[in-house]
Amino acid sequence: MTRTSRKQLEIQQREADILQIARRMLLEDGYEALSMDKLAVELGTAKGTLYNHFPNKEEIVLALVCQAMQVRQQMFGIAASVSQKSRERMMAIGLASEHYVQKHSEHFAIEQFVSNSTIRGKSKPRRQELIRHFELQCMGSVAGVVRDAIAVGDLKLPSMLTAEEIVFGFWSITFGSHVLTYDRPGLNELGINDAWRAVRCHGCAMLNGFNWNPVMTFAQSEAIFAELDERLNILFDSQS
Amino acid sequence: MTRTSRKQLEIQQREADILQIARRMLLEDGYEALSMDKLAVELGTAKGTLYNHFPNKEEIVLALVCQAMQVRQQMFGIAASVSQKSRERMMAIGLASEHYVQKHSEHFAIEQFVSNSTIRGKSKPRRQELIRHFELQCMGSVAGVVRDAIAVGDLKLPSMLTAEEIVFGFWSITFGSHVLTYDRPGLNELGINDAWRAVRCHGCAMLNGFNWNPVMTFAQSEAIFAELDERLNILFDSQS
DNA sequence: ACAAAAATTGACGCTGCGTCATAATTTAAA
DNA sequence: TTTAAATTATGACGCAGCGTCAATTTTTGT
Repeated sequence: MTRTSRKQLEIQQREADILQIARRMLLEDGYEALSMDKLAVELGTAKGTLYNHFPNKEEIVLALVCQAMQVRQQMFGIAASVSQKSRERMMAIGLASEHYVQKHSEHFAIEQFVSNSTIRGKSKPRRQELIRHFELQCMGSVAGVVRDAIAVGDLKLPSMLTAEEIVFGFWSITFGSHVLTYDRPGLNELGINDAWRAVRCHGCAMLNGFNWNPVMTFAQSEAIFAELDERLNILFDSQS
Repeated sequence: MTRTSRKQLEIQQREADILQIARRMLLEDGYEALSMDKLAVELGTAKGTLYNHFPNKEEIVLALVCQAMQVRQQMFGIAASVSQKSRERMMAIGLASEHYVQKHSEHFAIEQFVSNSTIRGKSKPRRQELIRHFELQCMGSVAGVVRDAIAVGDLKLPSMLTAEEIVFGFWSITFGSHVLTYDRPGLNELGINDAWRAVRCHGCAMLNGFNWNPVMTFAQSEAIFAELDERLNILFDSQS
């Protein structure tokens, strides 16, 4: 019994090691630099052993993406419950996303690898579902806030849109801005001094444009963001 | 003289052929499927000849990206001049972007390959500058509209933001939504029935949130979008 | 203790990128 | 037209990476 579990643990531990090393390689030198041969050498085993854990290179990357999305999803969940007021909850989720990109950029960067590439198709359905699951949960967190806002009367759903389509808009602007900010070199030299604050302002403008109560100025919005940020930092720190 | 130019033309023609074939390969089967060997076979020359035209694989992709961005930039330029009213010009650029993704998806898809990848670094500075140039021109088209709007009094620039940061917000939402729409499978099954219209609504909400005159309802906005779309289609068609 | 099952190994086949010495072709001058 | 120099074309080669598999070692269960 003790021997079984020892071997089991050894294998589990190695899986974690593999992911750790793979993540470092990816972040240091990009997707091309992730080599199964080198990974095996660094792990201290033969290459064949790697393939007992993952059927191919893509699955390793996908596993890392799963880890990343899980972190994100947890942060979204926390953010969605940081306040009672629907608009503040929405803002908090935006902040969580910002926080995720800035303080967990190792995860965010890895999410990016998969969004474009041919990686998706080569993985087992199992992992695809998992990723979809986390995506759905993130979507769900935000959609919940929207529905609550409608129920409470803070937001009147435009006849043209579903609640999910409202979410999609905010998803787009945060996703878009974070991708642009993260891997576009030299936005600063284009007159974009503080992309993060700019996006918060745009989010505020959009919320105002939907008449999401309480409507507020950018200055008021920034003050609330500051408060929320403090509260979130405490929650996030206590989490990890 | 005739013989020189004949050889010259033959070489130019081949460069176009290379790009044509490479584009098809990329679109059909993704980045991994772009093989220099196969490309040479299909071109009907030896592999070495390819390397007389492009120093490496990445340069080919970058060349395709340049073509793509040039198309986009031209469409933006046309859109920015389709109306006198600043808000309509802004909407037109959004439409142009939508049009670009939908009707020139072969170019849009190729832009995506380069945004993440390790491709960027491996190319000659010359090509990097060219890409930056087109990016600047697109940015410039939109920033021009914003500045005009401010000058005319349609928009009051918030004290917190620069004109370029305003552009950045709209860039983010269009870029983000188009990437999400294009390569996220099954948005429809998430309750997002018409992502395109949703984004137009969000854009409208954002413009309203900035008090960009004339403020309008989503329904009014859609009507104007329809008009603009007609006008743009004529212009775009006559262009190509 | 021992046989069956599971895990490990690393050489092997294959594909792909980029190079380079050699060959073919084009250009330009005599 | 002839011919030498310059340009262009060729494809075999070196190298690296992915995934496989038969042979070997280790673990498990009896």
